[in-house]
Amino acid sequence: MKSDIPVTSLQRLPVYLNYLKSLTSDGYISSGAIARALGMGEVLVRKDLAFTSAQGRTRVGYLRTELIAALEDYLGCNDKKKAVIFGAGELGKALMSYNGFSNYGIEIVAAFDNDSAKVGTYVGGKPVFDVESATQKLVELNPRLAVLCVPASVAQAVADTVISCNIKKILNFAPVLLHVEDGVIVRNIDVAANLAILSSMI
Amino acid sequence: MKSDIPVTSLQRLPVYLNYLKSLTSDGYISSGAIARALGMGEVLVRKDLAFTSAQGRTRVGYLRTELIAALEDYLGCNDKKKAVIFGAGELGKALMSYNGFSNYGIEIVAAFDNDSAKVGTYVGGKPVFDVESATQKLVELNPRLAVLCVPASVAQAVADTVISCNIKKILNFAPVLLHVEDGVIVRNIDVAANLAILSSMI
DNA sequence: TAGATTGTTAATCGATTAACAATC
DNA sequence: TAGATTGTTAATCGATTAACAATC
Repeated sequence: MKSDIPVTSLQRLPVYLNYLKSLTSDGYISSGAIARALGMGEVLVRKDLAFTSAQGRTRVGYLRTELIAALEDYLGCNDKKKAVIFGAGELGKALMSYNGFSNYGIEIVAAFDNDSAKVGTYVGGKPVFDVESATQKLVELNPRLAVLCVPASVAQAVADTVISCNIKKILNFAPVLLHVEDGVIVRNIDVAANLAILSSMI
Repeated sequence: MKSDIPVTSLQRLPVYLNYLKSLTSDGYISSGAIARALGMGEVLVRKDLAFTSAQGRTRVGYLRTELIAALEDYLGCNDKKKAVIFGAGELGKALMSYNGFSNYGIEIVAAFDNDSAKVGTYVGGKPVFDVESATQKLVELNPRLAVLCVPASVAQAVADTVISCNIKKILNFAPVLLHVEDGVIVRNIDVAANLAILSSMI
């Protein structure tokens, strides 16, 4: 089951995937070679890869194409998943225009905003709906994921709305801790805090 | 010294700061109250806060205003730090327009792009310069931080440029691992990977 | 005083690294 | 074969949690 993988390992899987995809030569690659390229321990690489269906071969390592397939399979890149964005400000629009989600089988299907100037527009080919219609639209669209790009002051209320519409996974860019019921998973990305942490290091 | 704080603790400090700022009542707050509000252990809260200059008082806890000041001091919110953005695409423009950096004493002073249609424009009141002039402008501006919002294919080259201009701290949004010399710190934010990780959880 | 809280030391837990047998 | 690599078990390391003396 996926729940037994440490989050630390799970977070490294996309790093391996990006690296392997960036390679041009096919054939085999060893855990040691991956470890050297990414600046980490080779046992850790093998342990992480062992959570996927990847099978290394003694003496040669992992077949690059197989390893990519195993990582993609584990990360669900082949399952199509719909995501919606709340808040069509600059960040929300940036995510609507970003094409990197498709690598992971994620499709941004719509955004919601309370600004009537934005409602009815399209960004990156995706519609911006009125947040008032969110409950109804979410029933129609039935997305698995919600991304919150709203101000901190309304993030909890928006989270409550999306949870009531059966979304269990929320990526939150607002600098506020969301209180959610059991079974709902929140991941937070606070860009300003990240820059401050970076600035504080060493 | 700051280098002896675990990164895990450092990453929680902005969470405490956000929470404390969100409170309206002044006076004292205990580590237990903070822990309950944020869903964590109270000893961990005390340990984390002990890295700052905060002084709790037995029987009552921490004076909210003092604790905020201690966290802001530790995180360097009172030191003005200049940051530049590379890549004035949607994400870069979103960060130029974002006003949350000032909470941490960070000022975005400029962006660089190779698109002549963007060069010379202003976003959020900040200029977009030609990436060709980056080396010269970086000498003038002398920023401490660089944020990379460029495509993965050019991220390493941009990183090399900013490092050669004496920037030691890089926040990288490109889904690629940057190779940097000792003494340079990179933090990565891969939004698509974060959404994929979230989607894979439980 | 009694009780609540801090700050710190000791114990536990979990993740990383080391060691090594199995394999080809 | 010898040597390189995987996969796994044991050891280490570091972070979190528990225990508790000190304080007011």
